[in-house]
Amino acid sequence: MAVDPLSRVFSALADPTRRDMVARLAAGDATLNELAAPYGVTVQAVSKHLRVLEDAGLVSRSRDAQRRPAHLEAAVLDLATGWLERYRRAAEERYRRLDDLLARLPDDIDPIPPARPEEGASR
Amino acid sequence: MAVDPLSRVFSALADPTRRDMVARLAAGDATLNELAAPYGVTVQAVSKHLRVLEDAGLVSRSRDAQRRPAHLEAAVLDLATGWLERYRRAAEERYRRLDDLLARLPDDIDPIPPARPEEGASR
DNA sequence: ACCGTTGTCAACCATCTGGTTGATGACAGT
DNA sequence: ACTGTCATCAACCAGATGGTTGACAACGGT
Repeated sequence: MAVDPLSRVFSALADPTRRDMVARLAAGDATLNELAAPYGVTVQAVSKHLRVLEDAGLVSRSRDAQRRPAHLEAAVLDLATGWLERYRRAAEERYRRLDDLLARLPDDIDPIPPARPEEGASR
Repeated sequence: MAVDPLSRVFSALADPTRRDMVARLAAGDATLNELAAPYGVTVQAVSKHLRVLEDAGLVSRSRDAQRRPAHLEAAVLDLATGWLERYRRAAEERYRRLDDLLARLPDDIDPIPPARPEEGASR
């Protein structure tokens, strides 16, 4: 184990059941049994899902007698959003600056080898 | 098989190697061998990663003789960002509206039972 | 016509994952 | 002191995942 935080977050959100749980927690805290109700699986399975979300830092759990209400920690969502935004913006920027199009110059304009100018081997 | 698009995207991004590839593709298209260079794995393994990204719609590949340059499709990143933003905002909104804090009213102000008003026992 | 480069396909392997059943712990009520 | 509810732990299982090796197809250059 000891996986990086970002992987844990993305991995946690890669499951539709887990995403659905997050969606419901966004509307308010909920206990395990409340969360488990809608899905056709055992409460144990949902407990595992909850554990995954917890390990990813997406939910925290408090104590109320034998109940352990789950609470969405929205801050971690920003971690993922931050990553996504960064590269979305980079790609967009690259597109805007037309590097892309320059690399695909129609060859009938100029006989200059349009393929890699000097992309040696490293980088 | 036949997994929903959002799961595929998050799942694809759950691997650090794959995220790194996305990061590099954000800077410009690259071939399989170029992508494989930095990692201590075989080219076949990277090919599989690329396939996963492709299936998630995150990259497209064109044809240039025997080369198949990979190109980042930033639009799909928006799919993920959109989902994240939605629930981050929902949670934030809930927090801002103080529903949260109301639910945790200090008991020394009011003896009204702060716990679930009518959550019987049924269900 | 050959060779080297680029990439894919297939089989195999170890581990992770999402689910199950069954047993058990920790409480609140009565 | 019981009983019922909420939740966790443990063992197990089938299928997905990330990696390997080995063979092979497709193409450009000489």
